Amino acid sequence: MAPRKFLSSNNSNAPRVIYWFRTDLRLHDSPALHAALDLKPSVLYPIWTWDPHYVYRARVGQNRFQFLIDCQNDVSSSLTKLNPKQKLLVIREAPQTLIPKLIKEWRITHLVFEKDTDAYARSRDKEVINAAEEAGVKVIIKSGRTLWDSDEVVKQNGGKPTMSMTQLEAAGKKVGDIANPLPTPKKLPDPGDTKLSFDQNIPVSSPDFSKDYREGEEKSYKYGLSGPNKDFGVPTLEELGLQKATTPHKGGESQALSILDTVTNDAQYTATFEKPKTSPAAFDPQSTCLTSPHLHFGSLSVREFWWRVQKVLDGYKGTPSQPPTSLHGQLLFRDMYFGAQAALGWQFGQTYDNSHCRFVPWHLPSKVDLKTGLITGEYEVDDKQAEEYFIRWREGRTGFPWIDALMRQLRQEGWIHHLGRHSVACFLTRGGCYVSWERGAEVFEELLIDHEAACNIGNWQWLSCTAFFSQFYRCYSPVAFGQKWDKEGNFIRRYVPELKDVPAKYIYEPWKTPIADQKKAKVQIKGDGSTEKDGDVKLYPKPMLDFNHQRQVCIDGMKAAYDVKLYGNSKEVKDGTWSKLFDDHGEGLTQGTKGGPGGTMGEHEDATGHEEGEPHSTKTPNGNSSVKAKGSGGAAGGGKREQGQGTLDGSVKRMKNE
DNA sequence: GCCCCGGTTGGGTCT
DNA sequence: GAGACCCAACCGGGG
Repeated sequence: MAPRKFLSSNNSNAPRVIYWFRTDLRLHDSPALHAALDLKPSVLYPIWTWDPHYVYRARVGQNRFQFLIDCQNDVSSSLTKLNPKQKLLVIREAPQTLIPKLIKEWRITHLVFEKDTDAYARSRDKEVINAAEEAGVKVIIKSGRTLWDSDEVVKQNGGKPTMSMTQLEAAGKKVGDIANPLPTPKKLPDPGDTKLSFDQNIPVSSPDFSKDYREGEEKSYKYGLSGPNKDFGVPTLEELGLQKATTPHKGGESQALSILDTVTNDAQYTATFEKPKTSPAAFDPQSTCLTSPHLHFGSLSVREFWWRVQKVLDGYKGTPSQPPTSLHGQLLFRDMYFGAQAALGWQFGQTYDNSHCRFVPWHLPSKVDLKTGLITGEYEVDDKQAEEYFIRWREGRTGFPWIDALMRQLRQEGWIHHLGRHSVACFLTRGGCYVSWERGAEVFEELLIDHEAACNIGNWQWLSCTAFFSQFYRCYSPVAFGQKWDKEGNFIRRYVPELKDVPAKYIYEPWKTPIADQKKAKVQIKGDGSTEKDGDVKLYPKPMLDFNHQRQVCIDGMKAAYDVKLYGNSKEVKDGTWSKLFDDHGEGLTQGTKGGPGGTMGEHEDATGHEEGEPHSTKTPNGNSSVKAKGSGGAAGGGKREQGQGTLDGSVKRMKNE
């Protein structure tokens, strides 16, 4: 970070400042924005760099893009309200190349932005900072995304990732008090001349991991730096070639602050909130306040949230709930995951080479680029059955209505309740399909409007019992857990409409519905869900697996994996000899040597030239192939996503032909 | 090193 | 319907 030398205000060369908006799309409580205004700039350029990484490589479905666009429009109109000459300047180019050119063109003296500890953001920002400093520009970076600066938290945790609430709370205490929110600025300086005389760097659009969500031509970089209207306007989904968003949830700081008002005006709700007691089956309205996407985009400050809740607690006469289940507890968990990610970097988002992620020989393991040590976005199909489980899980046609309703709500609305996420994540990994948590994390990354890399990765590790949590014998039932919350199955009737007239007695287990009742409900329980109708009769699939049997298979597998005590960075995981440590040599669950990182190396060597000397070179003898997940770029927010080869469709076709 | 306890959110059975 | 207890047994943290 650059030394923070402030120029004196009587300097005739008053600061010319770029304020770079990122995951801080708000004007309230923004330490970085205050730092920019404290410079008393003569001109202030509020910019957003339309980063091709976000457009093509990160997996962002149309719902999250829409939420981002909402946030950008809202912040832009707030800027205009403070100064009619101001607005958000959205510039279509990667920041690494764009910002150095802007510095020159606009004679910039200071670059100011909020710290981002995500793995990609760190590498991107390093390049930008270096280029800016080389150009003689002061770079000012302020922490503002979390309760405490995540790097400070890590430092106070002995340089280690925060892997428990105890560690986070102890480290946070040492860092100091949670900062009080800063007020929204009352005025803004003018922007300078926005003329751009340089050429636009057109990014490489391939691989395009959002391509499955596009219906029209992707035109993000087609109209030059300032967009189709030459006005630096916020892009539209049409410009991105994306399908229309289906989420009912709206982005923007105004929306976020209004939700916060509603929540904190209800002192009883705010003070006695206990997450495990909120229902995952509630909809319209849901049982929680849906601030998570606003925290992700920064349209809501987490410290504003903290202190507004504290104010309610201060005035509350009854017995308030406590962390970790209280509202404060939820915010603390977020900081815990940020503290884990800040310490571990790219490796946090994958099993391979992750010192804090337990090795389990899951099905469909990620492929690894041995040069970088990072996962590539492709995965190994070690088992055809597991691949089918995964596809049916992702598409919401497992034959378990509770799971399918949640997965369909996720796809439509971009949000499901935390406990719903627990249900589907447990089912995919340790409590059903025995598929790698990295596959599930990638699907969530695509579909969630509140996708926060640190929290998503952390929660998937939690649920799969590979980090943070280890009681794998506590397993969610795809039938009983939903029933506990919603006896009548109204949630299922809403999101799996083909079952809407099935009697409550069978709604969680429709395969038990007598034929006469199926006829009355105008649905037939048949097939695998790939066909919606048989003539005029709606179809809903039979369950794709015997849950009670699979639960035992998974628990036995987890026990074996815990017994061998391997982590992602263990020698045996990295050199592929891990399978020797399992009684069945990994033959049982993993179908032999094809599973796990060791199994991926053989395939990978072909691509990277590491032909010889690598142990455990393994081909796929029965013709299974490596595939890239649909719309996936890998890495659960972690990997570099540079390699993209086969397609899922290809693999499905191959499977059908066999 | 050992023991004990607690761990945001399990399920099933019994009283 | 709520609460106690068991199931089989994980980890980390504190004494």
